[in-house]
Amino acid sequence: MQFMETLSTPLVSLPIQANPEAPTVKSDNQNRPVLSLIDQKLFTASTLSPFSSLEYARKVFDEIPEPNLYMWNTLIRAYSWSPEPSESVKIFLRMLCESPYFPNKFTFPFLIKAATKLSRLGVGQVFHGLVVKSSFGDDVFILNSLIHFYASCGDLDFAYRVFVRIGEKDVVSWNSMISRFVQGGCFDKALELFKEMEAENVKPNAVTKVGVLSACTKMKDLEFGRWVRSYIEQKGIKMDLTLSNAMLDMYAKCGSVEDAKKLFDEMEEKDIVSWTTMIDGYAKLGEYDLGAMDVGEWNHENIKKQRMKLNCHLTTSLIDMYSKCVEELQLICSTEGMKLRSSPMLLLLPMYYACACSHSGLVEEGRMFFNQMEPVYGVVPGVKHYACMVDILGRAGLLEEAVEFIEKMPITPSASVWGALLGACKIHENVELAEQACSRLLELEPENDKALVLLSNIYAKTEKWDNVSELKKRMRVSGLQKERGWSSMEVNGTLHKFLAADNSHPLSKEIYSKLEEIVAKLKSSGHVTNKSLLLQLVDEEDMKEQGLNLHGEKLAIAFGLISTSPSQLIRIVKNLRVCGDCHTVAKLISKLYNREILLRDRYRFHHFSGGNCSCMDYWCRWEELVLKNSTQTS
DNA sequence: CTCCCCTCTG
Repeated sequence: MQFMETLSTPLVSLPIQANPEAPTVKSDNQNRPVLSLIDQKLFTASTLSPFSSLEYARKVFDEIPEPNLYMWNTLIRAYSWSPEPSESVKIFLRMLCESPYFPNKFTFPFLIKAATKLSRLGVGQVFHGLVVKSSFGDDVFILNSLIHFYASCGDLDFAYRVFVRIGEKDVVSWNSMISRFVQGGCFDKALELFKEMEAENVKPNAVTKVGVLSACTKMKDLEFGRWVRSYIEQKGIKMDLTLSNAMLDMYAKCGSVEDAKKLFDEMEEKDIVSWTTMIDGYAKLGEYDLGAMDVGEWNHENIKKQRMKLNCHLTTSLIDMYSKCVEELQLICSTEGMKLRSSPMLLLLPMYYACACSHSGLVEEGRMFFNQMEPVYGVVPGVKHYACMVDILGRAGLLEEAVEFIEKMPITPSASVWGALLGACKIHENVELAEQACSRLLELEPENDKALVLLSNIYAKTEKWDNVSELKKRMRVSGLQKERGWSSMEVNGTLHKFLAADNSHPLSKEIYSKLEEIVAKLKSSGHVTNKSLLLQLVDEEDMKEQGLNLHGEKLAIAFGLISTSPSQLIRIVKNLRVCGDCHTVAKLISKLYNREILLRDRYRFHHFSGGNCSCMDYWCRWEELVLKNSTQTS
């Protein structure tokens, strides 16, 4: 690094302030302009705010004729956090040359932080030398930073040497050393240090306990971990979120998921880490099922029940978790295929992989993996794997191959296999095959109302209205009814639920006029090209006729627009899968109204922003894929 | 007026 050369030579001859109590100004200058406290605070805020760029703060700084030491420090700190910590060092050099100031006790922690991020031993050593020369060698803040720095550079010995020489170690000194030992794999030393700390009568805090627990986790020492818990309770140390999470991790990794679960249930506050830790704990036990996303512990009803006492942060975490799981899964599946053998989830992963393939249209990969399951991974495909394969083929429009595949199955096709075929028929509007699949499915599961609903949807999609009404009659007679779709939206802790074409909401009038405004706006911006979309939004007669067309999510979004401030996220939960129209409308609204919309439907998470959705429109993509496949084969 | 330490995941 170039600045190192610049740094090492002139520093030796720099006049170093010998006494920290001495004035921090090199020379007297009575005419220095005075910066108000407010100016300085504003400047600090501008360097820290995530909304303003550091470049801007830098420009402001360069306009200031004679920045004071506080301002220099602020800028050095800002760069130490930035992606370019070397700028901190450059600013520091500029300060030495241009300003009348010596570095003070605040300057060094920032500089050392920058050196830590740079992972340059030499740079930090120069600062260390400067610290000693300028008589800050006793400052516990600076020395703690140095522990962190040396450990980060991989020199635990030197970090420990710094630690030992600190005259009055504070709790941060001990914590730094303990957690650094843990991170460096010296678990025994970490625990030893903890005992030493006890002996020196330094009161451990929550951070200490996190470090100690981490050591227990890594050593798989459940005994000691349990002891730590009782110690915490005895000494009345506050169990904050991080500490609880560390404890969860300890229990889970040391093989006591029961204890983890118990603690998890007791925790008042949970975050994404808590959830991740628990899920991971279960995963390691092999109790993990990606089906479990919608049932059991984390099903929608449960979330709703818990929301009242656990606030909406939990919901956000869950949404993140869902999306994270899907993304991670796809990542693992697409890049780490061969490593699956070493995975403890061996028996389940092929299944996940197949599902991921079916949702992202990776036909070839799905086919290949399915064929490899037994010879390579030693897993005999079960009926669920066959259903997945049918799903993959069907989604891609390879209906004939899917049928052939089912006929050749060595085991009896289950309802899920026929269901997958039926689903594919809906996508590709194959009425004849759909009827066959439906009847086979009903043979196995006569009460399966979803099959009939699906079939009636296929009839509707292909405009076979006679068949639709016939089927509806049949369903009415047999008492089968489609699960009614609803969407809910939470505003200030109150849940607002919308059914299709719902006008029961107190603000119903406003909601509908907002919808009209949306339509007008979409129209005038030239975004509405799809006639059916427009129809669904405005034609009230038709709406009543079809009953279900004006979906609750459109109402929920309109309500969201009028009841939240522009900076707020619009958060919607839908019990069924969001339809293509609502999906498109949500995308357009996110762009035209410049709003972020989070929509969790039955199957996945959608984050609409700037006209796009995080799901990458995978149900629009199959159309492209089909098109591509058909042009390739023809 | 500012500064040091912490869990999960990969």
